[in-house]
Amino acid sequence: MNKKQEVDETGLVATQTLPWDLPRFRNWIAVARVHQLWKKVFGEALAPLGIQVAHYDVLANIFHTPGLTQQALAGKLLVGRSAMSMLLPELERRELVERRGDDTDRRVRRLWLTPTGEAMTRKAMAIHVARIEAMMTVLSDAECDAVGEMMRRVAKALEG
Amino acid sequence: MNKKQEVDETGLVATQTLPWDLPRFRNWIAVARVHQLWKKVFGEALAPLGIQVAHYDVLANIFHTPGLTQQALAGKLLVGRSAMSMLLPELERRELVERRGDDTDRRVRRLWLTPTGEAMTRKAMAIHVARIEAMMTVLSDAECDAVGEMMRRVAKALEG
DNA sequence: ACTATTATGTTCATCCATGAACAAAAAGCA
DNA sequence: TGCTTTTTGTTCATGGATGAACATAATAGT
Repeated sequence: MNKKQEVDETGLVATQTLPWDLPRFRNWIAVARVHQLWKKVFGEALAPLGIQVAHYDVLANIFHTPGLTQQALAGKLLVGRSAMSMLLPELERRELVERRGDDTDRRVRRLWLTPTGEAMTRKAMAIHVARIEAMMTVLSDAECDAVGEMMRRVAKALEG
Repeated sequence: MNKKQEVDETGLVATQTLPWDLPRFRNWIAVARVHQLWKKVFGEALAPLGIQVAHYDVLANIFHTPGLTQQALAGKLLVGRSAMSMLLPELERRELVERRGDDTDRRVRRLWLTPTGEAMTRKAMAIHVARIEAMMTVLSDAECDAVGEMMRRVAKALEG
């Protein structure tokens, strides 16, 4: 039985298509579930380094784009600016990240990795890569690329 | 240039494969990004009903499996038991959910939707389905199924 | 140049989720 | 039966993220 059937007050049978009946729904649930599982697994893999996923995301982005501003970083991470104001002092205290003002715009604070921070980031990235490779071995290269391409298409649709 | 090259203290060139060089990595990032975007979009779509995504997840699961226990629900949502202890009193206060003890095991509290809760859940599910359909229109049915199948494979790998 | 608007980052109250410690009930075991 | 272990749910201190209100700096408009 694919639909829940109910008798409404008029005596007519009302049907509603339930989410679980729809392939698109079930397929999306699979995506969501994998992402959720991944966050758990990756968080545990990162624990030995003494950093958390949120910290790693920051470090990896500064590694990738040294000198970016706090706002740009928040944008990449899809979080609010205040989240960076809360996180970065901790990373600065641990001397993983350095914040330097911009000469031509004294509002912005540009972000750089310290040598310690870069070393930490490299270690974490190695873990990251290894875990992703392990997780994705159940997909062929072509399948993996196909997923990526489709997800980029969906992301574009969501943003627009 | 695909690798960062660095000269280490021995004078040898050390290379590290960077995450962004790897297709598997970039493809996974696309998955993560879509999920993150989705959560934002869905949260906003749910706001008019006055409930949050976490509430909806609870309601939809009780709808799908009436009478399930708090622990079973936490398991499905991949959260800790305490999260349910925090969320459910609020849903009970709003008379969307009812908790009833089990006769044969007085530890457990089984969860049921009130008529109000079921009506709310149906509305929310309609929004859910509509949004997912909208998001997924950029994929053909076959593509969408393929994504779902692959993600279920990956989830299995992550769980094992 | 002067004012109004916009942009960047910080602070604060609040909300969720966590995990450890706990209480109560059930199950296992002698 | 009586004792220990396991299971279920709650409480509490903690941490991360939010968004509104704010301060400061840059830009636009006149």
